[in-house]
Amino acid sequence: MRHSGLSLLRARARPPRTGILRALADGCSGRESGPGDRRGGGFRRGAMAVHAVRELLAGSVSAGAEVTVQGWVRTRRDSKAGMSFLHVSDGSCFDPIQVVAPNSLPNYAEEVARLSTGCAVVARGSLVASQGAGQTVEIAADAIEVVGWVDDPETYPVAAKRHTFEYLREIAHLRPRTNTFGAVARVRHCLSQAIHRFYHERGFFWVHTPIITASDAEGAGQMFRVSTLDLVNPPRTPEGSVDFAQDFFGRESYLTVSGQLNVETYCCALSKVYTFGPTFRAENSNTSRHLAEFWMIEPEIAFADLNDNADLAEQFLKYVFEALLSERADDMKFFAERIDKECVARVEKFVAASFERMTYTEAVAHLEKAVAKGKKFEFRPSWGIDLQSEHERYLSEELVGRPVVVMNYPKEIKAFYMRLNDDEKTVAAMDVLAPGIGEIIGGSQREERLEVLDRRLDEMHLPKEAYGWYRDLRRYGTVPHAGFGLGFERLILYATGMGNIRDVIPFPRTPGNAAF
RNA sequence: UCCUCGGUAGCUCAAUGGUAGAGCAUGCGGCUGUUAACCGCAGGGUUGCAGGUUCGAGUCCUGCCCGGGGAGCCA
Repeated sequence: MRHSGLSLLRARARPPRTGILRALADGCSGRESGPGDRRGGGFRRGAMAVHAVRELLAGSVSAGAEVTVQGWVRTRRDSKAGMSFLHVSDGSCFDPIQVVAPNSLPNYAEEVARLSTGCAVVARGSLVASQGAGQTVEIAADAIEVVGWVDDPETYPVAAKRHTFEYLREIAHLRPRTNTFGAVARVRHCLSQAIHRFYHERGFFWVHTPIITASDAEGAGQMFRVSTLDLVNPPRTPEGSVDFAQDFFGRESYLTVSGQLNVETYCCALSKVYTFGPTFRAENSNTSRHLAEFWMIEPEIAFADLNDNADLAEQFLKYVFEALLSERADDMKFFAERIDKECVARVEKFVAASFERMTYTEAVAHLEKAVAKGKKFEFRPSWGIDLQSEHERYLSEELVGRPVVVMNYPKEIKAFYMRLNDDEKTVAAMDVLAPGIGEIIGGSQREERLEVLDRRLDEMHLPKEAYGWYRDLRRYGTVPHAGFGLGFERLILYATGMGNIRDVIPFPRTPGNAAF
């Protein structure tokens, strides 16, 4: 291959030029000579800027301009009028650009006419108004360089047609080349950026809580052990149990199931903080809503109570969804057309409507009233037991028809760190339930009173000595504070209407599956 | 982990216990400023794996593996 991968990378790595900057660059073509110029061989991008397909389709480049695009062939159609039509995608936006390759190109018969789905190409030509329907502009090609062929088109797993998601999961390394997974990747990026922007604009600090933790009592499910001990012949204590004192960290350690306990320490110093990082649960959960490795956002605010927490959750979700609607209209249009007709309307409604808020006690009353009216649940709702999936669905989908914040749950079914309410029966916990996915956010006001926290630890038979530093926060300048956790992939499910959480993360990790 | 449905060509799916098929994809030919193009021809199979019943099993039985949906756990 004549083309060096490095020069490709360099060319692509240039920051996008917009507005005046691009005008300067276009008018001063000498500045654009990059590594591509120094390559040998016949194809020279030379003085031309490499354009993202997004820029060309958005109309930010005027017709008649000389342009170069780099990308992968989606489809090739030949016309006996003496040309081939290539749809080339570079992933910068949903749509590919049409490249019209005349048979007068020197490599037409040898190369262009043999292009198949998946081939990597660099196309140079002028941007012109399209004669055909389906696109406003296209590239009348002067040159097409084939950078990477598809070995054997018959075995290329991603045909230009519909595939099932189950099949595409088996080729996770190639599925980003499909419409759906390209769109998911861009939506995922958009939401990630919007999340950071939301918190940054409000004075929150992003805190990098640890991935590895020695706290085996974070209380959120089964954990993955982290160890460098010899699994076959581990060191033993005189009593015969595994001697973790000889392990890497000198004690048992795990992958984190939550950054919350750690981020509380920074909350009680920087006031407004959040985490955004990977989280691990070793639960044997085989559902479309669970991953063993997922990303979680956990804001934590000081001098705040549960209502402040619910306000934050509502503003937060609305902000990132507004960003999604305005920045990824192309991808959202695709999801609405092919994946879930309701998704755009649902997100728009989400942004416009206020969240319903009710207490757990009220929620149970609603459910009992529904049962009295003949609603059938597999599990009978009753005060004191946790809400089942079917109950959560009824509340958000049928009763209210939009997100619901359920607050103040019985203390028996919630974690030790949640603040005990004055009734001594409930804690200041909240779940945000969204139609279609159920619990999208779980959070609480934290117990800031040391003596109450200790009482809760005792009640739940948790060892106080394991929570030394956590208890210190309550001894030294304690303040009311609150926070919540948002499962990032569940956010994407809700926004896009995708049905399975394994399809909104690049490389899903689930029980029995860590390929790729 | 439990319940339930499924596993047949590269992909999506048909096939009463009796010669294993179609569409798409791929290759070749035709036609065309094409756009999920269209028309014709061709190649392509250890029916998830292992046993069993039967003259005969893709089909029935047993076990296992893998996948979907639902539940639990949760985000």
